[in-house]
Amino acid sequence: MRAGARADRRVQRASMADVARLAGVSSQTVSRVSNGYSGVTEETRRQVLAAMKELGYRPNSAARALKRGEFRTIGVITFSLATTGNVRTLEAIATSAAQEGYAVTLLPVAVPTQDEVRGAFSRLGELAVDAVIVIMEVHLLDAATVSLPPGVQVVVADSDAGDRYSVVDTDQAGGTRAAVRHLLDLGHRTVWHLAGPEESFAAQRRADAWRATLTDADRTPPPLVRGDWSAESGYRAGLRLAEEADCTAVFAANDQMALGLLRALHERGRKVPEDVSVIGFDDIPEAGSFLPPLTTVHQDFAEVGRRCVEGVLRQMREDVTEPGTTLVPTRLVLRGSTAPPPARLRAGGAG
Amino acid sequence: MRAGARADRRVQRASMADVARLAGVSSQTVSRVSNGYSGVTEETRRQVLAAMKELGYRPNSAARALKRGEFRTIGVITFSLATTGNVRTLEAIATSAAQEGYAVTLLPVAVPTQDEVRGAFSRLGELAVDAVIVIMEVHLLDAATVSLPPGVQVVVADSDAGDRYSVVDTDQAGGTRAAVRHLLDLGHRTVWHLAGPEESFAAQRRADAWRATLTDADRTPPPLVRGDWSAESGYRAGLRLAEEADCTAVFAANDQMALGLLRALHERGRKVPEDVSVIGFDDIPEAGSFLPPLTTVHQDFAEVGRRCVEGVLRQMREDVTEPGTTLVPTRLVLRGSTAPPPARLRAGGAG
DNA sequence: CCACCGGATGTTTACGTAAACATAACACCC
DNA sequence: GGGTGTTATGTTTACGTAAACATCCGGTGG
Repeated sequence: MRAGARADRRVQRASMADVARLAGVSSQTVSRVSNGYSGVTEETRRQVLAAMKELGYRPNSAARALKRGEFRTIGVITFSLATTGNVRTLEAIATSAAQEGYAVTLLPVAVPTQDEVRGAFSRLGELAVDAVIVIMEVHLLDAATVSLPPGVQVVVADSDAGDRYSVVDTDQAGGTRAAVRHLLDLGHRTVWHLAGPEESFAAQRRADAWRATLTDADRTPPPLVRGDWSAESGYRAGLRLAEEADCTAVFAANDQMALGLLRALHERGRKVPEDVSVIGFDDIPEAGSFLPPLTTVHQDFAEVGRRCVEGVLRQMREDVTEPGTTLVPTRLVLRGSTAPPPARLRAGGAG
Repeated sequence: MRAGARADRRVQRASMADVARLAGVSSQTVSRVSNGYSGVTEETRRQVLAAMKELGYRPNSAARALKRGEFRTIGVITFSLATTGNVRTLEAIATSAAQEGYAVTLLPVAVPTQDEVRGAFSRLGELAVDAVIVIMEVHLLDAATVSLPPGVQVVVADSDAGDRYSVVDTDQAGGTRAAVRHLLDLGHRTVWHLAGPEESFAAQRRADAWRATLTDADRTPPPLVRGDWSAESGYRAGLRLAEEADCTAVFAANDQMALGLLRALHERGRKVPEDVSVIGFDDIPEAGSFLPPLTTVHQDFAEVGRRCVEGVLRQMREDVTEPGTTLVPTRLVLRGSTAPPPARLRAGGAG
């Protein structure tokens, strides 16, 4: 019975041999037509195509992969699709890959522990992929790569380790600098920072750049406030920041936290942007509809995804790893959440 | 040269034969160990495992798929990952599939036209998938399925057509009813509806349920206002609704539009929830951080994804299509955006 | 006129795995 | 003690494709 069911399921697909028989040619000729080789008479080609159509022939990708030694598939390892950035990057990867004739296989990692990541990588070993793109902090990856089947190329998005891997990333430092400078140019004495979680490389990078930009401008960085990317954590941080009388400008490490921040400031009666300026990072589609509309750093996730695919395919073709980091530029989007500080707290004023 | 590079890339992987040779057994015994069959001495098994480890052996999934006639992969067709719902569903699908030992291949459809969808399906034919889950309006799918290779099972999320396909969907009607009733129970005379785009089945369903709930309660449904799911469209709609003096309650078809709506009402000086109550749909993670925190209908996307996988795997095993719709219940999440209407506009009051 | 060329097509083989079948070794029972 | 299972292992074969090699054929040039 069970065997019967399985057999039923296999009744399906016509093979090259079937097509060949119907078209009255050899299966090799069918193969040639199927792969668009030259050296087939137009007449023969037509007959073969007709036979294919009649039988509903589809090449068997398993056999093809076995023969060719490649799957035309890219594996994407990512920890959760909860963050906008990962999702948008993934989407771009899938689109770019499709254009190149590659499929994308998703490898979710439940919890971002080394064990889990290692597990994902080892499953990968027996998975039908030719290359891997990792959207993840690289430190989780370190112990894992050893188990990567040799010959499988890797590109990492959203991480550091450009010394060992090919990395594609948003220009975190550039975006941060633009954001902080914008606030300083408006006359704020300094800028507070609502950072992402410690274990995030992107968060780290943004925090570093924030500090550096202030130092370069001879300003004293206020104590760093930490969130976990969520709006809720932004809200909690905002409640604290609202108590800081001299806090007139906050750079939030992402838009979600900025949203929570806006809510907290509103509840505490601190007007944005009159009393406090807020700037975010990401430019999620909703950012323009916040109260007030959020000034933020736009990330070009599509470009990140595109370059990941491009890089990994190039590495495959040339059979080399290309350590190094590719930076994708950002763009500051000015909306309604930033303004000069109240006159008495302006830079160069009293104090 | 090119051939050389390809050969290099193939140097890699050890095959069963290699392992067998090293372990001093037949390759069939290696196969048995690899697939966890009984009938292998503990002693032999150890030797084989040792040989596998030494050679870094990984089963070749192409050969395995060719032999077994299945890929252990599920294809997911979706139009854009721009909406929270699709993404969350996809994530749940990937997770559930992984638990069942299945991988997930992503098939992005650039633009939701029939041609594009048909293209995706025909690519699917030669793709390494055993079954397909479609997250998409089904009317786009209609002309497409014909080209599905026979034997490939389909489950559709977020659509109708339960008569032809196995469909898993959120209980749109139930969620809507709960939302509208909640507002009526608070004393609102009627509830306005900010609907999603016409071509969306979910939007249609929510609009129908909204109308039906009002009618059942002997209320007159106000004219329907349409958006396109985006916060921006919610804002534009909000500007119009703010002019309607007797509009005290709005049910928005998703949280993003509710966000734009909140902004518009705020700008026009209509206080939420004192003057106008707003309720959303989805319960995106940020909803609790809106101004004010948004009362909304929580969708259990994880459950939708889980049931999609479960359903498609069952269909595969039993080799049957199971038309019908599975509804996943919703939950009303009460936050700060709903309240009784101003006294003069209360139901049962003057008017 | 025949050897040779090159284009169109056919035949053989191998990719790595696992089912089906074959064999070998050993225990058990009457 | 020879038939009869039972268990562990080996051998053969086929999955569908495509590279490599073989063949066939009409045309061309010496």
